[in-house]
Amino acid sequence: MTRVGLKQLAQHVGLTESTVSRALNGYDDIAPATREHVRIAANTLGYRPNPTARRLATGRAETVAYMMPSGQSALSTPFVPMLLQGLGDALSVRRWDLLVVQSPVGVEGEAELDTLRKLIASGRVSGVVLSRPLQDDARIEFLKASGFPFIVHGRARDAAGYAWFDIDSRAAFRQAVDHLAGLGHRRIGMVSASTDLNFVQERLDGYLDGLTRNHLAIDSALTAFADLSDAGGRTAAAQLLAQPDPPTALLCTTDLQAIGALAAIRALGMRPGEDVSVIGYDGFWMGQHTDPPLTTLAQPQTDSGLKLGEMLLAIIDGGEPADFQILRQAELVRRSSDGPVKGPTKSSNAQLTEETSCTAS
Amino acid sequence: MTRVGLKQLAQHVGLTESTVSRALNGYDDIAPATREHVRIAANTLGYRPNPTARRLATGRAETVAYMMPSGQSALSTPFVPMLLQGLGDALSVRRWDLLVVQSPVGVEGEAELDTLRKLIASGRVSGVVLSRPLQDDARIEFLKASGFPFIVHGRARDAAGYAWFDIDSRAAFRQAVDHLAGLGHRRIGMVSASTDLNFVQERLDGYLDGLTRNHLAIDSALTAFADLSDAGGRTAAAQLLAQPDPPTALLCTTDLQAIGALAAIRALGMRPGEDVSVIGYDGFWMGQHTDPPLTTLAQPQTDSGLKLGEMLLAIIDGGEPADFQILRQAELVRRSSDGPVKGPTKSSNAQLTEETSCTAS
DNA sequence: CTTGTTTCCGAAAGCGCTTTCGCAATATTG
DNA sequence: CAATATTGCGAAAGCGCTTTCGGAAACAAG
Repeated sequence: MTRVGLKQLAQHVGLTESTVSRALNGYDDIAPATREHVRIAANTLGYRPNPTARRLATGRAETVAYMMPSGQSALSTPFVPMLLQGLGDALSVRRWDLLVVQSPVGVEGEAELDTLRKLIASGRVSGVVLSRPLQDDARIEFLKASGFPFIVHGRARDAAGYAWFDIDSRAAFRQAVDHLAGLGHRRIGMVSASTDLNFVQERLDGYLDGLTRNHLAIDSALTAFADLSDAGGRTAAAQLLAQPDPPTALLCTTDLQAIGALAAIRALGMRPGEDVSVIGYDGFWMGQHTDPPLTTLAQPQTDSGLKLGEMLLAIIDGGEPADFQILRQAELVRRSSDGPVKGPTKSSNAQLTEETSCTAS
Repeated sequence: MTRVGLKQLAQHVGLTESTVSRALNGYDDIAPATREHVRIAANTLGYRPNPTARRLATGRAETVAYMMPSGQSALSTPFVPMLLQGLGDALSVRRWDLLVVQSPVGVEGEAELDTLRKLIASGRVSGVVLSRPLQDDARIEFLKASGFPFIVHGRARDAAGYAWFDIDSRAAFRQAVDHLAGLGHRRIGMVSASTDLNFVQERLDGYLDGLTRNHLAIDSALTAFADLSDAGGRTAAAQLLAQPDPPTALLCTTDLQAIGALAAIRALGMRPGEDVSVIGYDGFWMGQHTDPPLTTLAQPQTDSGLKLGEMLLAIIDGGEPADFQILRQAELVRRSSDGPVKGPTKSSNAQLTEETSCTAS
């Protein structure tokens, strides 16, 4: 029952530690016969090289770190467990470890960079996966410059020269605008958030793209900014709807916000999906149970964690980071929070845009 | 910019590596003056001992592993990120690492034990935190027997002799029954699940306790078993309500199930909270947005991850595991899915129980 | 001033592996 | 069959720290 180390294994097979080590690591200066012999003995004895010693000797950490999104936003990240699971699966085939790191609570920005810097300087990890990149993310710049292997779940504004896995939310929001325009909506609002996070900007851009593409006027009064939470969505939606010429449809950056928006609409005595359409983003399962069920731009269910892990490993193996960029498409899942615009449009402005929209391609 | 190791630090201050090492680790055979001197130099040079080397030399892993709940249930675990964050905070004060491990997908039971065994045999970690214990959890038995430091988020049926942090969900469900009985309900149903998971059994027991305590008949037809998901809650609730003498109130093991139950009730053309009361468990924020808002037994918002981490560290330091058992109380959060029983009870059986209930304490 | 005691630090031996190097024993060639 | 090339393994030096041990210098006691 005592732990069997290289030493015991070596004297069990009557060879030197060094020989056994090389046999196990597939060196070709070991006779195939002995190599096999050692391999079998190792299996029966249940030998496992001590990872710590191995790491020290090889200088390879055989460990990957996942940097947890910091701040309150962590609450709104039901995807973290799935991501971790996928990452773990990818790593486990090599028996690598998955480390979870986070910056000290409360502090963001510089602190994140600092923990990252210390992390890679410590040599504990051979690669890093980042989440929720900012538009201009210092961590990415730093990692790119350092040449340290990393991959991003999402991407920054500058998506060149590093590896990432992202969903094309810009295209998704364009599509959502198309959809709403097709339903006759002319005043489409956007519940946005701080555009520090790149995906917020992406979605906002998609919304704007969609407006232009459908020849709808861009009215800054139709975009509100709030937290990425249900409460944020609620206040933002309330604010948009309180205007003289309110939007008849609302695009929300996330399903969470959308859920808040539904509440705001109901609170105004209106029916979401009839009086005001709402579309969220994420495909959060919970949207099935809202009142009414939430129409959403659903992310593909592919296991992003697994993909991220595999790509990161490939990069650690020497792959060119820029060769690993995956962009997936989201899909509009219609439930019941969207619908045709209600009654004749009252705004002359909207009328006008409607006219011009006839020339749309 | 090159990494400063013990060597460079040593020759910078003009001392031996060994002396510097002891100075930094607070040995008392180093003159206080030099100790301080070294400490300062280390800080300005930004020296950090290589964790891998340190671990190998000391034999201490300075790492804690969190065992991810396996299987599909991982999806329904929005608490994982918060837990990880709390754990991370607890560990970071000592600069320890947080490892995330999981058994190979698909396989449960024996496989989990196996990964656990290998994990601690590998010496990579100095402690383990377990989630979602089964009623009879082989992992706990194994760890108890091995003497390896660990702590459980939740507890098994046998809660003796090891450390855990749990919510008293049995008491919570008793209280929920009291509440419903107080509202006049006599036929209270339970949406349960496989009682392999100990908390499922706890909650079921609490429900049964509540029934006896309120002198309500225990009718096995009032308990249905299904997955711990919204879909499971839905089918179970539908099944319970399809009976000749259906329950007027439903207790659900989790909020997820409760959300499904709400859907089932609406699908039957009834109004949850009026025709049938529903109470869930978790305090899941999403319950605010269901139709109607879900009454729930909310877990206290204390940061369980932090507590778990601190307790585990204390045990690793030599603390007696049995001294670290925390049981918190849940709280009934009334929203709108519960209400007084509707109209006169039709069932004679229920009438009878109502009579006897007058003698309640 | 000699003989103990402390005080403080250096030397050296690991921790459990990996990896380079060198050398004997074979196999190959002319 | 001598000379050269190849094959297969052992010896030894780390990886970057920690920790035990021993001893010189500084102190205290007689």
